[in-house]
Amino acid sequence: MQEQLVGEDSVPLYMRVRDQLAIRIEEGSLTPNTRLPSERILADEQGTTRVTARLALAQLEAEGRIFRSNRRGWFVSPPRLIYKPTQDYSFSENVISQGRVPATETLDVTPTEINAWLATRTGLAVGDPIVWLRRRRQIDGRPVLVENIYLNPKRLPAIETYDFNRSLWKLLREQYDVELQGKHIEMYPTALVGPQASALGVTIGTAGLYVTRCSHDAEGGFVEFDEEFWLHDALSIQVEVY
Amino acid sequence: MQEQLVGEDSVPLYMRVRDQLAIRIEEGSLTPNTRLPSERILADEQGTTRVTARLALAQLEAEGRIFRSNRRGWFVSPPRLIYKPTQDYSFSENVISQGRVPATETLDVTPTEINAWLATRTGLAVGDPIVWLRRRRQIDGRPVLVENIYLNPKRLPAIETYDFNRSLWKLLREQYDVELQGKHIEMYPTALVGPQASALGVTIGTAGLYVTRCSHDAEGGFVEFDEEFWLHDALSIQVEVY
DNA sequence: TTGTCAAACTGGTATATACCAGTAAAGCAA
DNA sequence: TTGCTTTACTGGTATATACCAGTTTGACAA
Repeated sequence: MQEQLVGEDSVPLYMRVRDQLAIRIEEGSLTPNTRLPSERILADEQGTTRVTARLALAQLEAEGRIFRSNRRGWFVSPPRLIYKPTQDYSFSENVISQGRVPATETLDVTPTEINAWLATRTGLAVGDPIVWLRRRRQIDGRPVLVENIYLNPKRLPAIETYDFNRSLWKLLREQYDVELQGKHIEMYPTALVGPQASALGVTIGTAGLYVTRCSHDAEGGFVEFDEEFWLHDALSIQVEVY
Repeated sequence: MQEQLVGEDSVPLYMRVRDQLAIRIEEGSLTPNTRLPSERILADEQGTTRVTARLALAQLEAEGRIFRSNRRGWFVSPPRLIYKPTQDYSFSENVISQGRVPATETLDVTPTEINAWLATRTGLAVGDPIVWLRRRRQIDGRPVLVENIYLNPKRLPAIETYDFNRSLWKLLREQYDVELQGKHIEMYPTALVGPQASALGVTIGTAGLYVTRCSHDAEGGFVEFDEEFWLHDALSIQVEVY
């Protein structure tokens, strides 16, 4: 039987700091993409230390309410993009339809060969030619995903000569008369590391969502395999089944 | 121009500790559900402090490779359960088919009323009766999700009198002749907080995946609305589209 | 006005330490 | 053997501090 800490002290300090900030975000005094006070200032305001302030910030980050920009500060997360992987073929159109501004950058285009990992996913044989496309996509100027796209050059001759900063889906339809049909989608939460983290300009270990999509054309031939690394707070996935 | 730290020191210490552990997991000297050395021991082994050891552990946790059990220690994550929300109707059958052992606990059954939030999701009116069912589900003895299920008592009379520790899907089919048809699924990564975190026995703020599923019967009538809170490392979602 | 550079500021990483709150094991008593 | 209590151990929370590595800003020079 102890005279234990009660009331406000039954909740850890870092959670109370979290709550303070969460209220400011909900009230609207901190709006999307606004910078939060710096960690040192937060710690002073709350009469605590940076370590504890960082715990509170990490908590809000895990909830998807704030994000950090490397050595620039913490910012309020904008609303999640609604993403319907079974329906949406165009990232740009989807972003625009939700009143946001999309941007796409092609990071790299490399003709290469199918490895064992791709072979099991695409149905092609190890050593078959494949075109590896790497893109970064933004919403309202914030990079939210990087993707590795593997295109079947047998089905899409000279694909590497096109401009990939526009809609890939339109390119396939208009230049190759491909209508994507079957899709196998897989996704799970994980941490962003290595080239993905640096391409998105986030700290190694930032929470992300990993999505792969394997598409076939109407005849069932393999067209493209897509591997997407999203910031975990940037999207909400919706699937309709009938 | 500085004589800068090179080689191993260009990688942060906590990442090197992470790598050490990751190797031990990949090699198989640390197998799923094995306890890792305690934070203090890890710190000693690596010649560093608990704070840094915890950074390394948090990194692996974010990647979904290890998980923690409150004040018991850190453990190697078992493989993710493959979950096909568009096809799977039975959690238990799905778990068994992947060679694992499922368990379901009913936490609570409460007849209540539709609130504004549920009204927009179910299509029912505020104040309509609804049965609120709360369950926890395990894989191989580890709680991996809690769910709030809202059942339509108009479509499912006396539903609250049944045993919910078995398959809900079978119950609906056998007792009410309901074949679930249309589904609207929504999901996004977030942190587990409040009752969800405590029901799963995890620290507040643990990464999770939030999934909602609204099901209708063949005639389009609302049957049930399901809200699931998963541990982020426990599942991989697969969707097939044709 | 423009460009450059230094200073101030930001988060990132790290050490050292302390006490609290649950868990689990050891030891002891019935 | 059984049940209880003590003890050791675990992660959880917190303070105080320091230096590093990029970003941003402001002063100053051209």
